[in-house]
Amino acid sequence: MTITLYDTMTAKKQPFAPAEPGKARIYVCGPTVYDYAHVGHARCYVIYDVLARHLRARGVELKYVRNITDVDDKIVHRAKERGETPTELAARFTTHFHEDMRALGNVDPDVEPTVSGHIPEIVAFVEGLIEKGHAYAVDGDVYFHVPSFEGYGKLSHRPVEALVEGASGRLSDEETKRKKHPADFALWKGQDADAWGWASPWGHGRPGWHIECSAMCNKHCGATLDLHGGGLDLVFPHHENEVAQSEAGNRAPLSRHWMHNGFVEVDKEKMSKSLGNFFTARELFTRYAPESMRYAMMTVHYRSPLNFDVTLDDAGHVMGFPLFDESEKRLEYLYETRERLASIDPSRIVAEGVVPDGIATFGASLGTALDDDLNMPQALAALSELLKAVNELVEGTRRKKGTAPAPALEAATAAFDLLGRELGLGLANAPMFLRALRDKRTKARGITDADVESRIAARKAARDGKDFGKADQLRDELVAMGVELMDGPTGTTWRIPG
RNA sequence: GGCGCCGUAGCCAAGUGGUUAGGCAAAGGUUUGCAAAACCUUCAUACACCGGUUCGAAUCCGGUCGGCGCCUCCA
Repeated sequence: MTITLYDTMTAKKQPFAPAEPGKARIYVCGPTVYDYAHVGHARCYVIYDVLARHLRARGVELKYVRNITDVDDKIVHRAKERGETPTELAARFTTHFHEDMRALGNVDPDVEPTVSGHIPEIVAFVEGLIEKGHAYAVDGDVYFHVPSFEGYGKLSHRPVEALVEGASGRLSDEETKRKKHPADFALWKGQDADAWGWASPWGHGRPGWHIECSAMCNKHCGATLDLHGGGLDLVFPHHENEVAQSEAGNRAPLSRHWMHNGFVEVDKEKMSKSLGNFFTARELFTRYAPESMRYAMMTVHYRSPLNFDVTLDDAGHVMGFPLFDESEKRLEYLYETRERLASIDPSRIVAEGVVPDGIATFGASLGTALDDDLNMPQALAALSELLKAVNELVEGTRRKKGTAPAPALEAATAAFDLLGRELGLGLANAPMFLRALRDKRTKARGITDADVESRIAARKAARDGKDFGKADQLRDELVAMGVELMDGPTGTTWRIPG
């Protein structure tokens, strides 16, 4: 097998080739913990979770490192607004971040380094850069000198001159005076003695934005990573600056592979607070199962923008999100299928028989799709084929004298295991998942189980008495309430369609 | 201004030189006391527009129009 991934540095798909075959060390830029994780974070970390799962499924011994940026100006500002210390605020949102990631079904990274836990490493890294002539101190600040690094701009594919042009208009006079070159960026920012910070050879201060990743990559993955990832918006300046710092400091390439995921957009506009089109993951979790969001993230290729529309009522209130509605529906179909598979009458199972294509080929299709630049939409297409085939199998056992071959059922079970392992989907208990979904929908419609069940009982009495007019009238009432009835051999069950 | 991405059937979305992607919605069918679910069929000889290369282009090249992103904090 060869896993091919698009590489930002070379701007083309490349075979993923770790330095040591069979082992990989990947570093993904984590969140700055000053607020709840938003849908963009959810997308990003679901994508890297699938990458991690797939690499492991392919037998790669993986070290997955994802940092937490817990030292940052935004944290300082937000903490001040809230009357908390920056440390408290960061700790709180780190906890919330973990909760959201687990809700999404993401496996924990192997190492989750924090900036606050790596101040000595950061200071040492900056000192090294100064010694090598790539950085200079000015009045308590330290800047990286961009012209001292020849390859600057190679990751984001832009010439230094263009950056100078773009940057010069924004710099304050003070900054211009301090910096030797307009593109130079801060490695260490001096602070007043009473401000949050740490002691350093240049005085009290805090690390600059990019240096923490360079220091933490070094410590946890060595000079050269196998893959570095993050959101598209990190290409410049964050990753470009990391490349400059790390490669200048280590005299070695920072990463063998660069991966960046596309944005989440709302109504075709990049999701951002300033546009007021901002959704946190957990506010959507009140409306949808977190796994529905996970599914939604897989419906689009990871490098493309993921747009979701918001439908509003006349008063401008949010009615729903078609993408998540549809994703939840597909997930419901997945769990219903699992439940049907589990409920096949054992007397209908025969020892011999063919395994239907959709089931037999699932593993290979899934693997091929993910090998090819993590093509998750194609993986979901394979899932659709699997679910259809399983339902067909179940359908067969419900016909007169219908049977299902044991090898096909075993293959289906194995396929679901693989689905869980590779995509992290379908891992919940099916009856519990479906029950939770139904509870959520009855609540949203303002009805109770008792409302439904009393009518079902009345309908049963009417049907037993062959009073089909009355029975149909009761069903019509339920339909008006949003309830669908399913008359089965063992009685009537009900659901609320999404 | 510099760099880059995208435009695929009613909607969402893969594919990217020759062979059914997939989903949602809609319609018909199998099944059912009637339904629902499930399954089957149809919508689908779709690829923004104009040129060019080629035996062959949605796919490669050039241009036009439209949408968007990065260049400043951002996943």
